[in-house]
Amino acid sequence: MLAAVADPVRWAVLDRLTDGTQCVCDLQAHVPVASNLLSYHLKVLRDAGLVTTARRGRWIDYTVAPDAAARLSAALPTAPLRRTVAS
Amino acid sequence: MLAAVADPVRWAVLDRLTDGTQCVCDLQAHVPVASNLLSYHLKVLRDAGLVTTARRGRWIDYTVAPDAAARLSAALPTAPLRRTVAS
DNA sequence: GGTTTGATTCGATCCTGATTGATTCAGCCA
DNA sequence: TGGCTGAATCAATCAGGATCGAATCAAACC
Repeated sequence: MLAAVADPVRWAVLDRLTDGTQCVCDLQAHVPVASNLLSYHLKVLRDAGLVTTARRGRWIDYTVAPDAAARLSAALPTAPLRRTVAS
Repeated sequence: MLAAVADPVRWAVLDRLTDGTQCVCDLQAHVPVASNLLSYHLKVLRDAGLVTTARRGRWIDYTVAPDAAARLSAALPTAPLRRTVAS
């Protein structure tokens, strides 16, 4: 899961999704990669459980998974951070 | 920096260092990789600023950098997590 | 049905980074 | 000084994942 975040493209996607739900076309406007490549990275994020999808007519909306923050923090190895976030 | 953590070997090293300062020989006893490979991963962690070193006679002690947790949290893209940890 | 648009999948290539073995460096001890 | 040990570095290999181009799928509109 950390590897899923440790990629510039996917980081940008997540950072963008942080502002709220976005359709793929919207993400494409802000993350300058080919559409099929974006689709690939979205799949990686999906497989990591960091984002969820919902089809809306012709479009597909992506949202940051509700427990993404908690799961990411749990994945970090440093104890101080774990103590800060875990609760 | 996230890429530095997103590797099983380096994750194990950081997790081990979480318990306190360790010399390389000690790490080697708990992380089953070749010594030169361990040295390589330690260099990656050093370059990422996640660990610090201190020579003690023939040995070199590794410690998690004091600001590692803060810097890692800052590197995560999800806003909720940033809010939780930042302060 | 046929076409268009949004999005994914497939196959092939390229490239970064992990791993390996051997070498080199730094400090201790006889 | 010479030999030994802990640790880092170097050059080369290899694998996994990112990237690209083309094809495919799904829904909407005509």
